[in-house]
This record gives sequence, structure tokens and C-alpha cells, in this order.
Amino acid sequence: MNLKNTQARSAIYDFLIRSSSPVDVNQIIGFLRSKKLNTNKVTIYRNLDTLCKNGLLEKLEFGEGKFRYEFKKNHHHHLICTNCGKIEDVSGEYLSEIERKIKSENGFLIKSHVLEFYGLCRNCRS
Amino acid sequence: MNLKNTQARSAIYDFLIRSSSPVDVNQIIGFLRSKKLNTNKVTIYRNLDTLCKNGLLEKLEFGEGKFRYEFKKNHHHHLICTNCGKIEDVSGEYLSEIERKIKSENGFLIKSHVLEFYGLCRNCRS
DNA sequence: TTGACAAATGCAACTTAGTTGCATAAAATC
DNA sequence: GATTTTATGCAACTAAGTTGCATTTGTCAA
Repeated sequence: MNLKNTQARSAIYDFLIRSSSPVDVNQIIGFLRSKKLNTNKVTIYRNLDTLCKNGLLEKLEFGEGKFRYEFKKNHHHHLICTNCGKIEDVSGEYLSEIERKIKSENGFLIKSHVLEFYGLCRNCRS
Repeated sequence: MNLKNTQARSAIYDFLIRSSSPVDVNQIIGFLRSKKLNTNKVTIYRNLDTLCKNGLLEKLEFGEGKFRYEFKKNHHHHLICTNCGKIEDVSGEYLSEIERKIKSENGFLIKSHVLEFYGLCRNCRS
């Protein structure tokens, strides 16, 4: 696939690569405005889509009724604080055993999984 | 909380209790129409909300940009076929060990988790 | 370095999912 | 059967995301 290096696209990508947790489209719009880049939301959606399809970003959901995006890194999960909204990464490949079992018992071939944890972060616990 | 037993509510609940996989609001509307119950979508959303808050239903997301609902049963996960869309249940409490580890390492207190598997069901594999 | 072509953008209008305020209706309780 | 509480319907609205189409911008080869 032929990806062109445009202003909007590289700004979006830069923002995502620097974000420490998954961002939504509004945060992207805010960032682009702050950079005085007048970018249409359609362009943002299309770029996010393209970047996902090219394996550069990941599209995620956290029960908010909208999507969030993050720079694609090694397989990991998230700790979502239900009090303050903070999203931390947590790595770990916990499920290979389980996936093997499901394949033999259910005849279902697992290609991917989503595993996210909800609870209270260190700050909000105290 | 005082739940009244209304026509709309019990029809929605009946439908959910009989559905073998999580349903979206359109499926509920279709069902109610087929029963000649002329129910407003607002009523459906409010009932789903109420039933969730009372622990009778569960609200789920499968990366479709909308919510699905299911009758609340024992903790379980789903096998979502990315080819035909079929959603199967799979039971199992795989994560207690992991959750303990996360608590001590990240100081994060896990209250719940979401674990869903995507892949190909038995039919779609062949 | 320029011209051609594919890919990207912007705009307006649209869709889909879900929400809110408010007046009315229906259950449950007394 | 009257009262109170909860539920419903309607209309209008918001928020997230999409589509068609005309225009612009990168890229690459001549």
C-alpha cells in the first residue's frame, strides 16, 4: 500500500506515538488545533483508518461508546481506572494455554483477543 | 429500587433471556415489532439502562461501535467469529492469579475485566 | 523539473447510536 | 378508588462516525 507523508497524517501519527495512553478523536482534534493545523475531522477518521489498516495503530474500546487509538506496540493490556479515567499499560501474554484449550474444546480458532482490566489505580485507592 | 412490571420491560427482558448471544438495540426493536408492541426506542434504552443497573443485564462491546446486551449469567467470555459474526459463550475464570500479580506490581485494584476472543468458528474454519 | 497519476483532503450533507426535557400514562400502594 | 411513584412517548437534540464528490497535494518516472 502506498502511504503518502502528509502534514495531517504525520501530525496525527506523532501525537499518537507520544501519547502515553489511548486517545480519542477529540483529543486529536485538540492537538491539531494547538498546532494551528486546520484539519477536517473526516481527514482524521480516514487517517486513523488507514494507519490501523497498515498496522501502525490499534483501535480500542473501553465501554465509552467511542473508539480510542494507540500506537501499535507489543501485545499488552490496559488498567482502566473507573474513578479518574487513567489508562495504564500492563504487558503479559497470559492466555496461550487457554487459547489452546478453547481450540480443542470449541473448535474455535482464536486469532486475537481483547483483555482489559477495570478498577482503581494506586492514587484513587487511597 | 422499585421496578415496575410493564409490557415493554417484560418483553425486552423475555427476549434477552431467550437470546443465545448478545443482542443490539435494533434486534430488540425488531422483536418488539414482530410482537406488535409499538415501543419507542427511548423506552428501550431506558429499560436496558435500568435492567443493567439492577444487575439483570450486562452491557457489552465487540468493536462494532455500538453496545450489545445479554441476560446476566455467571462470569464468562465470548468467542466472536470475525467471518460470520456468531458469538458463542465460553466459561472460565482464568485470571485470578494474574489479577493478584497486577495488584502487587502496579498497585491497581482490579474490580472487573473484559476478555473476549476473536477468530473463526468451527463452521467458518472449513 | 515538470507532468501525470494515485492518494489525500475538505466540504456538506448524512447516518447511526444514544440522550434529554417534559407532558402523559400506567403500576403499585394505601 | 385516590395517590404516589415509575414508566412511556414524543420531539428535538447530541455525539460519533460515514459518504460522495470536487479539489489539492505528494511521489515518481521521464
